[in-house]
Amino acid sequence: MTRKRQSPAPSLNDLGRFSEPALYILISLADEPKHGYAMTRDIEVMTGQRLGPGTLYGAIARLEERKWIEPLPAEDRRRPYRLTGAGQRVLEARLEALRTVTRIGRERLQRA
Amino acid sequence: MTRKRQSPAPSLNDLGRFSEPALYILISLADEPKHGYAMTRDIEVMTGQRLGPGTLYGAIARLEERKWIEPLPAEDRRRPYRLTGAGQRVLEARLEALRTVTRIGRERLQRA
DNA sequence: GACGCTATTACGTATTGCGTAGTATTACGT
DNA sequence: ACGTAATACTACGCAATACGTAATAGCGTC
Repeated sequence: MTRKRQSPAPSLNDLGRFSEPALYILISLADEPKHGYAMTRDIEVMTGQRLGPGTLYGAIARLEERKWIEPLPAEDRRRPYRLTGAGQRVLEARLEALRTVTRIGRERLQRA
Repeated sequence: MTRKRQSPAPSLNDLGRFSEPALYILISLADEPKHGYAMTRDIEVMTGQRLGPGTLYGAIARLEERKWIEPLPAEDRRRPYRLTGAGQRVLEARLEALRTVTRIGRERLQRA
């Protein structure tokens, strides 16, 4: 199961446990579909850190379960994925939320 | 023990598993010291979500172990904490890294 | 004096992160 | 031709985190 909320659970607002590797993957797929290994390299140039296979494919599997990404027909041994509409909306919401909190963080650090 | 790295472990660059609750707590302490419950309310107005006690005090304990926050003398039953110098630098680095990836994410979404 | 808010501790389970090992194909140099 | 490195994943397993629930306790209030 993905997650269960007995209370409201406004679907799109229920970003659940939004992990960093998952964020990187969604950003990596934001411009065009990529397969796992291509995401790794993309994320490495973006963030400077290379995700190990356990982290990467684990996060990919969870994102697929949540229908935020979906697989495309495999090419040779590559398994490409693309963002779904829901995934795009979730990513937008997440980026916006992060923008807000990071702005507050910077403001507070400057003031202090 | 906090964490062990057999390899480099560049201390400040070793942000390790940098979780969201931890980020919120550091931001919450960025302007002035607060005790746990005050952080909860602060984070709630910032992010719209209320951290449960397990999440909150668990994350606080880990941040203290890592010396990114430190306790102040308790007032009645409140246990206030403040950011350490290391915590401040870690938060700055984190905010900067987040700014970069979120900017890339927004650019890619717009282009697509 | 029951109720709600403040504050925190204690526990246990569910999720995630992440390193290692293993498999297999392709590419490149010498 | 052979070894080596890079490409792409799968499979496991342990460590670290998230997070819900329950319990405790003071303080104000109606």
